[in-house]
Amino acid sequence: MARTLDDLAELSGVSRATVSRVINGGSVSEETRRRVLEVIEGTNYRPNLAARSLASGRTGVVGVVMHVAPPVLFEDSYFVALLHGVSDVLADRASGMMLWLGNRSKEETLDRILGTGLMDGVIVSADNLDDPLVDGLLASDLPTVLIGHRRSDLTASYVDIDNIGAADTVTTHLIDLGRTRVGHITGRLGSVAGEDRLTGYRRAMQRAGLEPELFVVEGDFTRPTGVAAAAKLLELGVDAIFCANDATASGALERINAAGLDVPKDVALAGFDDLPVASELSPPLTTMRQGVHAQGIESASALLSLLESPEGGPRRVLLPTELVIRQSTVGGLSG
Amino acid sequence: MARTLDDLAELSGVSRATVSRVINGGSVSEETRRRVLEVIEGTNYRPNLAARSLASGRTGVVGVVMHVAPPVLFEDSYFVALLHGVSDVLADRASGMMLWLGNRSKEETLDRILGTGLMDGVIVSADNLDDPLVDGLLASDLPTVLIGHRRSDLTASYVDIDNIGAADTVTTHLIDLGRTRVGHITGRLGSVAGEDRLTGYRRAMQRAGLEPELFVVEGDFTRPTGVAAAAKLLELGVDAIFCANDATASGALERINAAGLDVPKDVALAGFDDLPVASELSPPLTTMRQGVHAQGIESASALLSLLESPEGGPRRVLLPTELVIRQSTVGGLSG
DNA sequence: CCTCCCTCTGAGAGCGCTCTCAAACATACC
DNA sequence: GGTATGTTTGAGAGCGCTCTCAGAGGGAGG
Repeated sequence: MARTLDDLAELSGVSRATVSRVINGGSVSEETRRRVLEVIEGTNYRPNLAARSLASGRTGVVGVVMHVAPPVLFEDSYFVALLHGVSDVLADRASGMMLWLGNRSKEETLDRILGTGLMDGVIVSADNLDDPLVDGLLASDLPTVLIGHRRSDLTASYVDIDNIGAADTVTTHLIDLGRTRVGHITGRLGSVAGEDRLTGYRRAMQRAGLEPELFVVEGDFTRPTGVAAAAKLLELGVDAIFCANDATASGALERINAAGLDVPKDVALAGFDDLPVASELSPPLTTMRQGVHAQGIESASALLSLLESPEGGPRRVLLPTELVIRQSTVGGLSG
Repeated sequence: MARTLDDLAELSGVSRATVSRVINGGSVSEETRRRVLEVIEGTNYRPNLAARSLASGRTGVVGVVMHVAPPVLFEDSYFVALLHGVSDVLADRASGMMLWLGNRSKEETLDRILGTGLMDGVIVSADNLDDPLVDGLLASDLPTVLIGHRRSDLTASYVDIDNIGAADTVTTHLIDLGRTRVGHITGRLGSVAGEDRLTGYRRAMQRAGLEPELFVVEGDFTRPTGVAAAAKLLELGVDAIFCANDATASGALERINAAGLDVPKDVALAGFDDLPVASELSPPLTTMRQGVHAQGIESASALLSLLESPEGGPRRVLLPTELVIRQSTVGGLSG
């Protein structure tokens, strides 16, 4: 069985360089190519990635960095959806995907990632305003695509949504329903999405002439904080709650039910993400759909395109969002 | 800045071989070691994994294979929990983790995995009775640890639980409550866990003198089949349901509630896994706790130990399970 | 017929590391 | 003092691949 290029070369009576050309698409005469391909066909030759990497500097392996705390990873299928989108693209076009989770400090993770030297580029879920990992990757010479971005990431490649505008839309939807005591359970403050959605909420409240700070309770994107924050908001007597994501909203719903209140009659409830959980709640949750799977796909495509033609400059993609209205805000709807 | 071993060698006035010994723990005099370490300290040298791999055949990279359909990956935080356990161990002891999901056919995935040649070993979630991917990996010379195993995997290393016994215990718990019309929503048939839990259910029913086939409805571990299967079981007039996992149970609960029935008064409900969702349901779900995170940890440890000393023979770990009784079967409990 | 150019191919130099081998030196024993 | 034994080190041969360079061969143009 042929194990190396030299084996193949010998079997097909050409030089190693020619076999390499056949495999990597160099200029080879039609006849030679056919003969070599025939030999390759009959054997289960697989190029050695390490050797290829050492010689060419490329491996076809892409890194995916999701440096989040375990509970967040669990509560929120957001990351699974993202991962899935990314891997859909990579499965077709790259040789592999290395995953980096939040098991170690960001500094250590950064060190490992850069130290491995086995990845052609990385995709990073960049959720933090202040993030040494993202800063380190952007400062390195490793091609990087961010999912989400800070306003300071001017020269970076990224895939993102308009969090401020989307949060404004959700809040406005609640206000348009006639609610005047609209609460907001924030995402993790310090995260871009959390802060921006809060900004969007405030903008909508102010535009409507409502007090924007009265009904804001801090959360962190997890379900438990949804429960706790909802309790506080109910004490304040809100008639609507906009949660920074669906996981939080599911916690809030539980608390509202426990208080014997009706959604949406007593309290209208809206989330953000439109993950599967949103339509599974009862009543089904009004939420802002962001195509998480699409974000995964786009970010992977952006990275591959960046790797193919670095001279193209940074890739920047802003994906659309869509308000999905369900019974948690508009009770009369079916479905 | 030192980039290669030769750079370090020159800076510290020894040979490349000696620097390599210092880094990889060969025998070096105390003085030389100190001098070399000092030089390394002052530089941000990182060994090139590709080169190391080419020369030694080892990379420190481990593969994690979870070849499941996207909906399953979403519905079930099982895989996230598993992944988390695995990565906890690998983060400390290996350089990286390559993730292989179910984007392509098992045959193609197998080919990629073996072809990459960049992994020292793999951990595979082996849920299928008939699985060419698992068969292929076991037949290859790539060190492999299974999570879950078939009875035919005699010489393989694996981490697993006693599905039959655990399912028997859950079913017996329901019977002991005085229920006689105990239904079972199976997991995916064709999966080891699905089949084994069905076997355990049957065993318990038979032992209690109950008809074991009357109330069995096929599911596939996803929430939607839980809803549908529960509908059928309710028509058959069951007074208890054992679901093959928690995701299915959450679907069943929804359907039971929709029918205006009370859990546990009218129908006692039990699941399997004890994922976060189990305690979040109302009423909280009685379920069989299998330490998924622990399975991840154990499988990663087993693989690393296998890599360190292959002569030790296959590693086999059977983890304990624990029946967690909550209000979905015993209404009077608190919590 | 000679030159120029284009296409196809092979030789060979690395990529950065590990690991074997043997040399150099130090220590212990008879 | 001579031999045996042990410890520390350096030289150098690869690992399997890519890629540059130059040579061989053939066709076109003068």
